[in-house]
Amino acid sequence: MPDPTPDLGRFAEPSLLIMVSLSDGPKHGYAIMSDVEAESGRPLGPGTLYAALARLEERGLIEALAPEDRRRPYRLTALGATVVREQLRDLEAFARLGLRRLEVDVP
Amino acid sequence: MPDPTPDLGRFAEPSLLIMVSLSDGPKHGYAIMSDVEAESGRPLGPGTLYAALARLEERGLIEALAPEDRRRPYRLTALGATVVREQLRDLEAFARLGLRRLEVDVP
DNA sequence: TGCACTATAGCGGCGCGCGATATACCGTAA
DNA sequence: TTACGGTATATCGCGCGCCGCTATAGTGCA
Repeated sequence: MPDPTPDLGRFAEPSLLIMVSLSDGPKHGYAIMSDVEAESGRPLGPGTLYAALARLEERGLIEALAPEDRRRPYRLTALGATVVREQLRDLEAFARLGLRRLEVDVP
Repeated sequence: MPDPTPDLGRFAEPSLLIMVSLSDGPKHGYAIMSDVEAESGRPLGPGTLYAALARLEERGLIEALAPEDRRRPYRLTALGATVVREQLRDLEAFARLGLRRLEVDVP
């Protein structure tokens, strides 16, 4: 037992966190960082963030908009929105299932 | 855009899938494989599974029971149960948030 | 000057995904 | 009975994607 208080903090993938953040409307990288940290509690380093953004764009799930100032905003593509919706539905169903199972043993 | 139908199938971590499967009651590795595949749709190779089991045990989230036959059953520890519950709560809240956000744009 | 924004670059390493392997058990056909 | 093939069950090993961290750099505002 190397770590008595195991991290395990990743309840969801950074990519999903990012896409959910973008569900709100277009945002630039730095704003996503703050947003994600605000809603999920866990900060997301720049390395993780921008790398994930690049991957998501490459896969056609998000797209870059015209840079304003020094900000490079992104928004969800139609495909991206569909994918997020599906993922979230599955995720919610999964979470419910798990919670139901737990309640059986722990009344 | 290298892949028009991106994989992205991982809506949740294998470790969490496993722990939720164990929320049902103790199971041995092979049974977890089937269970996870049944509820999440995605099959989980033996490599992924047993490696994850080892990590989870090492972190005190699950524990091995006395082997019956050739089966090596595991069950959630108290810590594990607590962690899963927290994770699932967060996950559900997060999924809801995301879905709410999506509904705003797509009426 | 210095602190808040904003983005890029590099690197080490964990954990995932996949496939190959071993072995014990069970049912069935020869 | 023997032989055989399929199911159940677990282990090993490898490549690599992605994460997490840190350092760097430029702009603008107090």
